[in-house]
Amino acid sequence: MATAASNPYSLLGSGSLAHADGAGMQQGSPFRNPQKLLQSEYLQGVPGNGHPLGHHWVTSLSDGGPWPSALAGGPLEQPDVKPGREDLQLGAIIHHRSPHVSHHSPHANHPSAWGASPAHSASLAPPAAAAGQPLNVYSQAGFAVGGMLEHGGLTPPPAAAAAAQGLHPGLRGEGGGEHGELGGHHCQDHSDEETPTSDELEQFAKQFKQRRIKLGFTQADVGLALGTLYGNVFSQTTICRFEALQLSFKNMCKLKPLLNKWLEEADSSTGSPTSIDKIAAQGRKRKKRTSIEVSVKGVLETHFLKCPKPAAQEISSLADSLQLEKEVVRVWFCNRRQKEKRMTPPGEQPQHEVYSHGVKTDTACHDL
DNA sequence: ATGCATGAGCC
DNA sequence: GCTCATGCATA
Repeated sequence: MATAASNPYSLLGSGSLAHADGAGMQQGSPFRNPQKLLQSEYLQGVPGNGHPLGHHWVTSLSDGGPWPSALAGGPLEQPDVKPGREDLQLGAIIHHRSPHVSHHSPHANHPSAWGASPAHSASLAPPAAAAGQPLNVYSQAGFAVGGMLEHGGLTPPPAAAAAAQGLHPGLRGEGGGEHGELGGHHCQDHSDEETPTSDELEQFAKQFKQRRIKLGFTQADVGLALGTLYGNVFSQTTICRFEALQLSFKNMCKLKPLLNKWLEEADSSTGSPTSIDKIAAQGRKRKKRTSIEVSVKGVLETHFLKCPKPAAQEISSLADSLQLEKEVVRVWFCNRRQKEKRMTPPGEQPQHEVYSHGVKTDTACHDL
């Protein structure tokens, strides 16, 4: 925390443009072969001889896409099969769909079976989330919420009314039935407990997003409202990821009740103008975001495929050859792994054709 | 919407 | 140092 750049970056993100939602509906992800595309894209970006040099800022090339979905290798054997929280959180919940799956394994392999189980077998649902941690003990020490207004933070913007009416149904298609079989006659009395199934979460997330938009709230608004309602502030990012199911199962389970309550509040308080409250930003000094070139990313990606968990030494040498800080490289790998774990590629694996078995590329990285 | 970053908890 | 939850900053 010593390397803080003296950048007086103040709060700018509180603007929360109301149209952000409409613009954000472009998550249509084309079916792309991870491996193939990855290779070609990156290899093109990389200087032929493989030099990490080359300072062309082409960040807009393929920044947001090529997932290496390492699942292609089948059940990756996790080198660190520790009985920690990892397997606890998701392991037990997943695949209750395949009868062949050996779900009796104490530690499941990977939480990849995220949205791959449209089946409705809630009988399995273990108290994974319950065992994790209480839901309300999240106290962000840095957040000085101006004083949680007890009247709730629900204040629909003036545009809400208009937006609510002029909403075009189903930009992506699947969101069409908003008030249909979703929450109509569903026994949702257990909205505060009981580990939901991934399917339920998926439905809820979808429903939530639609209602939110209809009510004219942005993701950021919701995040703030949660803070005023329950003391847990969340960012636009988190709300976004929730809606996109880009969180871990456990995390989704934790957020669902909160968002559900917000939905109820927002729903009932339509027309009840309350004071809007903005939370002052925090003076948090952050390291300036490092922009990694595509070519460099390609190298990292390649290494990641070979070894998702490089040793410290390897990270060092890698960082050295790439002319990056070691910390940056380390974090990159961490984030990469994390991304691997939350599999929710938009429109993905409805019925997994399944990858070929067992060729785990390797579990042990070659030492230098 | 997402990439890089921070920090808490764990080993 | 890793995982995991989370978010600032940015494409």
